[in-house]
Amino acid sequence: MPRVSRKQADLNREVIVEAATRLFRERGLHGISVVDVMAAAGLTHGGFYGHFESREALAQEASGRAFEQSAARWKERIAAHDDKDTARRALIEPYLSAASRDHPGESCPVVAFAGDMCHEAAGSGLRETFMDGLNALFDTFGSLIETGDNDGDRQQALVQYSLMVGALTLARATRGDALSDEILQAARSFLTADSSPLAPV
Amino acid sequence: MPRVSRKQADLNREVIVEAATRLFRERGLHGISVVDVMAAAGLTHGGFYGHFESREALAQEASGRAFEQSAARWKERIAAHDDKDTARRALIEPYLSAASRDHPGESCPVVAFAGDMCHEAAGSGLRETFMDGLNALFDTFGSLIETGDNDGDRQQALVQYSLMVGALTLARATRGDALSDEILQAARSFLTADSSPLAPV
DNA sequence: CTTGATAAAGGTCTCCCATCATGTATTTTG
DNA sequence: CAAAATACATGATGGGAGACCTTTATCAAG
Repeated sequence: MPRVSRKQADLNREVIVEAATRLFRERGLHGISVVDVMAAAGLTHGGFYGHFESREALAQEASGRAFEQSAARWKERIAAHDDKDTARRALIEPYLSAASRDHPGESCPVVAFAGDMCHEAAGSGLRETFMDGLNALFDTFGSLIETGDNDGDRQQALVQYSLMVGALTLARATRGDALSDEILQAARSFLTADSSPLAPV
Repeated sequence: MPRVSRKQADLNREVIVEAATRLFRERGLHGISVVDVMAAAGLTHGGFYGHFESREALAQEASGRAFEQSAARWKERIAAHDDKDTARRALIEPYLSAASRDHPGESCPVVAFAGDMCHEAAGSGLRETFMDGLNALFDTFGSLIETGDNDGDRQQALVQYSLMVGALTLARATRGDALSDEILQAARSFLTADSSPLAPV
């Protein structure tokens, strides 16, 4: 059976990365094995090390891919609106939706990986990938907040994004309980309410 | 060497739980082994199953303990202030400090376990322990927000707590980078600024 | 003080995982 | 079309973790 055309081999590699991108977000960076990924890609574990240096190398590529996909989706959505504040809401609404909570495999990699990053070694390549991806998403989000006060805008972006991450994380952790929906609802209506700009307590 | 007095055995059990309470928060619910816990308690793995039904039973007891400790600390701090808003700030300041970020072993169990809870099975005892602990902490925090508008207070509590969790999670994930301090600072000054009540965007 | 009870040590068993080695059929190349 | 290369499958290896068991030295009851 083995030995497949070069084109098919490249496609297989792509399928593996795509499966990993989803699985790592669903079950965490330590929640899946090489066998799991290969099986999800419709292959056996044998050919894995022909495609990737190590499990960690795949994790890095897959998480990088997840960040790229998220950034691309955000930029699409932003481009679809000419008003920045409308665009900001157009990002927040789906981000804090039940669908987003229930499908971590296709959702924000920051939320998916933040918990694991806390236990990741300092010099780890995974950490670098995470930092790069987070900064990119963060800059994209921050570009939507412009009140003239640069320092204030920066703080606004940090606060709003932290709230989005915290709310989605808690909503996932409490999934199945009424509290989960309540958290999403509260954060959503807070972040998309009309009385701009966001005032402190 | 083996066989220790009943009193000493009880004390040993206590030391094990205490070590586990710290270690699970530091390295996550799947980041440590029974050997690690026992070693941290100054024992070998042999006696473990004399004290606990299973590794999971210890995880449940240890995480429950972490929630109890946090709730107790919060209540102490609240009792030290007669003004609710002052008390609220007295909780937030240390929660969003560099010390809290750098010592997860003695810090908020919600942040420590939320990531793992996302992958935990629905009926798991760990999930129940988490939900109970979260609700307790949440009620305690919510009792500090009273503007007369009950629904608004509830939303305020949900939003503020989600922000605290998100900011601390992101600060830990980005530890070592300047962004980490920036996030803590932004969330802290947002939540403790003077113009109450918290207005939406 | 003797003797049964027992806490902890240390080891074994089994399972799972990352990685590596070999086989094999198909593609690719000349 | 023949020979070389190789992508994948199957299976092996080694390490780590949890469950459990036996031994041993000490405590505690009589």
